[in-house]
Amino acid sequence: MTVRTRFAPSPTGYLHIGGVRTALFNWLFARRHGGQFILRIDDTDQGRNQPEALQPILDGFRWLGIDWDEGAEVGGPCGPYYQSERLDRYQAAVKTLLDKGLAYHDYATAEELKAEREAAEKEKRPFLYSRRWRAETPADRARFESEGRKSVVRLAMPREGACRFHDHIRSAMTVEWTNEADHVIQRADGSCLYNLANVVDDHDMRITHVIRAEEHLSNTPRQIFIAQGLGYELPEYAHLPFVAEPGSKNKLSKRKLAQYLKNPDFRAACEHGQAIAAAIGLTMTAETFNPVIVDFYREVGYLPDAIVNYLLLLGWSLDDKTEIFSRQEMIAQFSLERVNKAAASFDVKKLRAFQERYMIALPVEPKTEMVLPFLQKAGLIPAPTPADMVTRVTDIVRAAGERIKVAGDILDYAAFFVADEQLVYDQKAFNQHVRKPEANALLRKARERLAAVTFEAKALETLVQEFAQSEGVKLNDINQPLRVAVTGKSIGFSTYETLALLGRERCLTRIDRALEQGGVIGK
RNA sequence: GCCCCCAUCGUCUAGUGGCCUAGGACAUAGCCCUCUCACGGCUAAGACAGGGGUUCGAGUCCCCUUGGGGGUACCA
Repeated sequence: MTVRTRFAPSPTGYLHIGGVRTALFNWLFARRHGGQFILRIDDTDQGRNQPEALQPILDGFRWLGIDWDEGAEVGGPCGPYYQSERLDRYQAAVKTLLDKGLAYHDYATAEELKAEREAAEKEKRPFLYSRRWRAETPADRARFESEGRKSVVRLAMPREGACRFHDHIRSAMTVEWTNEADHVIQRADGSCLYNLANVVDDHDMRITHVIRAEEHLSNTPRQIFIAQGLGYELPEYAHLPFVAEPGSKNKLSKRKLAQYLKNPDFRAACEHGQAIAAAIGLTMTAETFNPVIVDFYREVGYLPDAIVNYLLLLGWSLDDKTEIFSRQEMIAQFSLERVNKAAASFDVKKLRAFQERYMIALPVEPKTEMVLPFLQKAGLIPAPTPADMVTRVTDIVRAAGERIKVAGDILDYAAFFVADEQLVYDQKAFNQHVRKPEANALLRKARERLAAVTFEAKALETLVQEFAQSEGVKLNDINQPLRVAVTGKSIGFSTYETLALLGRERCLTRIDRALEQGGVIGK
């Protein structure tokens, strides 16, 4: 039997990092067993969903390299793959359940139900609906309806016995339930609810392994009841632990952003991304642009492989040492048995550590490709970019080396692309390394020497070293004034490479401007 | 309230009764490297929630307590 798994996102407009982890595990399991991964769209809740909200989600999956064999946009033999188009299937299933006496029309009002629930709570016993407004016969229905009541369809859950099922992640045990409530499967208006739709869809799409978040663990008994009532063969179940929020065990939720922002690491990551977004003209609020949402990483210039690798290890491990996995390796090694049972909290810093490792391993050419759009969007280079300018960017990327952690970090080197008169100086750095009398004097002298030398890193290094020696100062004493004068900042890669990349003319112009204190002083 | 799940360093985890004076990674601190920043190297600090069993022996099995989480919707 071919393994078939699925992920069913709701079109909410953005792809959540916890959802991606669930999708990834489904995808990995299908790929591991040579099966199919299906992307079904969970748009039953009409009021909340908008069609245009689906695109960012599909784009997110494609960017991450999580591809689907059937489903949204690609179609397939088990469609339709949009739940909104499957109403007739659900209604047919409800009718079957009704005919078999496994479900019933119920005429209770919300108030009546509430009263029963509260009474049960008061007596500290489990709430079970009395079924007082259950319609047993057509005559009952007519009577209730004459009272002006509306009916929903409820599951007639057994009041005795227990539901047992096996869960791949809790492999040592079978989970067991008794006294399940009579959940509604169809509303008065004929629309159907999640539990019913889900079971029908999974069956129609021949899903063999239901791998989903743990919040669905308690839905499983009633879903099994529905499936059995409909004569379906049961799938295998695997309930994944939650991805918890930073620094806690609570389920990660995009609605609790303000709270995550209190976490210093999360906040720092968010601000770093916001700064890049602002520089490339993205107007984003923290609500829709933050490290819980996949789009954030794409816009800021993360590598999909780094994110996927991090997510793989969030709740799964191979052994006590292997951390880096190529797609091929993770597909070859993945197993549900090695999924952890406890919730794992999302740690932006660790994700970033993976990003750094992947970025370090990335050769200069693809890194340059990644970085180009950021310079273009920031208006620092034209788009399309002429070949000689691309070469220049490549040189800078090479010189910056491991300092570029995400593609957007190229904007730290904006000084290489702005006109001399537009160079902005960091105030603190300027005061310390240019304005201070001894630094200023040294910079003046160095400027004279620079006028004569070949602008090539090696030659510049020799020159500066000799100069420092003859002046009896440390290398730092001269390198920092030079760096600040030509880039505006006290941090950056090798001064010699910086000077060489900028060229004699621009360096001398910038140094002169700095000495005249004619630059634009920033904060 | 009721039902269910879970529990090893701050975080992600290894550990399937003796290889554990509990290993790795991220983060943290110190030192080294060094023109700044980053990278890298070395070192340090840091955990079996508590209590009972079972066993010659328990992080590992059982029970209880505590703690955390989820569900309890005409949401998904």
